Amino acid sequence: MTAGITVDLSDPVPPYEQIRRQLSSLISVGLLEPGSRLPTVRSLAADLGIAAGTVARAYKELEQQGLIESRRRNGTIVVGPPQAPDGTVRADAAVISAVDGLIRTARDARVSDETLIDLLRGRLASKLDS
Amino acid sequence: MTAGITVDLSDPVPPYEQIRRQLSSLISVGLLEPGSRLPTVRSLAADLGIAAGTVARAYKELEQQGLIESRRRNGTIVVGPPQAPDGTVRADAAVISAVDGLIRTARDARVSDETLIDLLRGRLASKLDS
DNA sequence: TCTTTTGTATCAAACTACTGATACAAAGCT
DNA sequence: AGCTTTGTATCAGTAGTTTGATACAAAAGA
Repeated sequence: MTAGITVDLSDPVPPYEQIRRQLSSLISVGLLEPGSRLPTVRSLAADLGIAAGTVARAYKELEQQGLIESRRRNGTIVVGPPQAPDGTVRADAAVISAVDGLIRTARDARVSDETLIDLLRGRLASKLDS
Repeated sequence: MTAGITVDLSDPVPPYEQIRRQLSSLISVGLLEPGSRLPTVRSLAADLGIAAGTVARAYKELEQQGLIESRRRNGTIVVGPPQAPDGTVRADAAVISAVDGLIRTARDARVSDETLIDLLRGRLASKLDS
């Protein structure tokens, strides 16, 4: 499954950006812990059925973002989430279970996945303040 | 403000898709009620500083999606949320409150908005089955 | 009927992105 | 040292998107 990364070629969002986003969220949320090794650009590209350069671009941007780090022969490892300055432990188990609960609720209500994402985006935009 | 629509040219997501998403979420969430008139393609394009054809494409896709409808001279109006087939009244109250709860949880955990969307997208993709 | 407004369609040019291939650079392993 | 793995870089070809312009179609209003 290569960490559950997926790419939708019919999505207007370019593949390298889809990969970058998914890895970014996995790291930020703690599902990929610091020290974890990411799949090699070639193997991930092969699994996804895309070109290696596309995966390489996603990795490059993630490295510039400070989320991952490239040792040459050692592959690419997770450095850590951008936040989590001290002992906050990035305790996002609650967030993950809330997301899963939302997915269940949405599917019970026959709300499509895309609509659900749009809905979340809309609610976020209307709550700029805390 | 033209309904608060914004476009970020530095975003890898193409502008027509940014517009489509924002309008889709505004409609799905009820902030644009059925019957509302959208700005004309020319005026919205002018306000955003982009070409009319780009806005037209967003409108076209929204119409194919069933969210809006084009009267020729009357402009473009909101038809309604995609679901709500019969009397279900688009009963997404549960979904909306679940979304709001998720947002609260995420912000308590200091998870950024973009990360939250990425996380939801990742969890949806990894749950193709029910 | 004529004019105006609005959505739709088309076109070529420019730009970006993805691909597939190839080559190179770094670093661990034998 | 030599080999292998891995990330990085480059290239030409293809495809998708935006732009700016233009033209057309439909429909309301004078």
